Amino acid sequence: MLAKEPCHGYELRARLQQALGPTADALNAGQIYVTLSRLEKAGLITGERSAGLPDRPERKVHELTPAGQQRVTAWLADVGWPGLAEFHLKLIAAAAAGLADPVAIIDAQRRELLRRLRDAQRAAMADPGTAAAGLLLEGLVITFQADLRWLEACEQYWTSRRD
Amino acid sequence: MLAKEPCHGYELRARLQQALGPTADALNAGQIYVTLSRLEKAGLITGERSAGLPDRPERKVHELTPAGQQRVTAWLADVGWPGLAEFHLKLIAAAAAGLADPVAIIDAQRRELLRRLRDAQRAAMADPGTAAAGLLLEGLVITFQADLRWLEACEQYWTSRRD
DNA sequence: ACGGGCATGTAACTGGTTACATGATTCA
DNA sequence: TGAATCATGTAACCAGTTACATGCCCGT
Repeated sequence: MLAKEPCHGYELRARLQQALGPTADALNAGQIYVTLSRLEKAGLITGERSAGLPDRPERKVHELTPAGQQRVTAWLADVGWPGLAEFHLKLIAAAAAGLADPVAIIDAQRRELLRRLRDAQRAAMADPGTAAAGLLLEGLVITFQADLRWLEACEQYWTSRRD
Repeated sequence: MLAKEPCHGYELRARLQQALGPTADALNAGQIYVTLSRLEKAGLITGERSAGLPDRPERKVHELTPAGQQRVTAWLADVGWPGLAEFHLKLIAAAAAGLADPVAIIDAQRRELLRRLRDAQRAAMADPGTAAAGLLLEGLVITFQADLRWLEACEQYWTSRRD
């Protein structure tokens, strides 16, 4: 989310909660700062005490380094299925930062999920092995189908709001 | 899986692969021993060099301690939704160890998922807030529904094989 | 006798999570 | 002035994952 603009941890937290809505219950405040410091140690972001104003308390402005920007674009392009919440954040971040077209991301993800769906179906056919494993494969198929249906909803949403 | 009978790591690995079928690709051999040693350190299992036979190479027979058995029954009774794979293992372990009725576990899990589904639907209604968060809630609803449909398949499977 | 793979293990990294500590602002 | 809460941070734990080390067995 720093790709949009440099900011401090608290603002990130607010934007996360806004994006996740009531789903964000489990979000621990400390986690943000843990993550920020680890990103800084990894050289993906920089952090500087907010320059100038001596009135505001300790605030650190974080900014992406070039390596960090690379990481972000790699993340946006990655079609590994990260689950609903993270994918949702990905779309929001892409749109906010103007780095990629959410609809394009959705399309790429759909192609990937269709591929995995076919693989799972083929495996279910090919493997007449233990029935128990087949049951699990059936579950995989069902959840892939559900994910794909949700992607349709996402596409509709993001299509409608690009002018 | 040790609840069924004490055994060594390799046998556990084989049983895991059997249970997961082609889904088990990503299973690293070392992981089993890492986990076993951590369980032992936590006092949930004991490990003893296979007694008697000096011919067989280094094999450690692992066995549940009372604390470990408690943990297993708590795990079986826990209705937190752990995802397809782990739930599937739970059913297999319960059946193999004869500690619980898989169908009963499925019923309990269904009640829990129905509860969460209702919660998500209610939250979607109640929160006219940001549309983005609503989209995520819709995704939650869809995947809960998919999980429930898979539970039906599980119930059919496990009902058919209890005599 | 030796190469491959069976079986077990260890050290180290990673990332999520909790619990707690600190100081500053705001408002009754 | 004191309580609430804003804003940031730290230490520690835990679990998953990788990469590697070891030694035994079996077939050729």
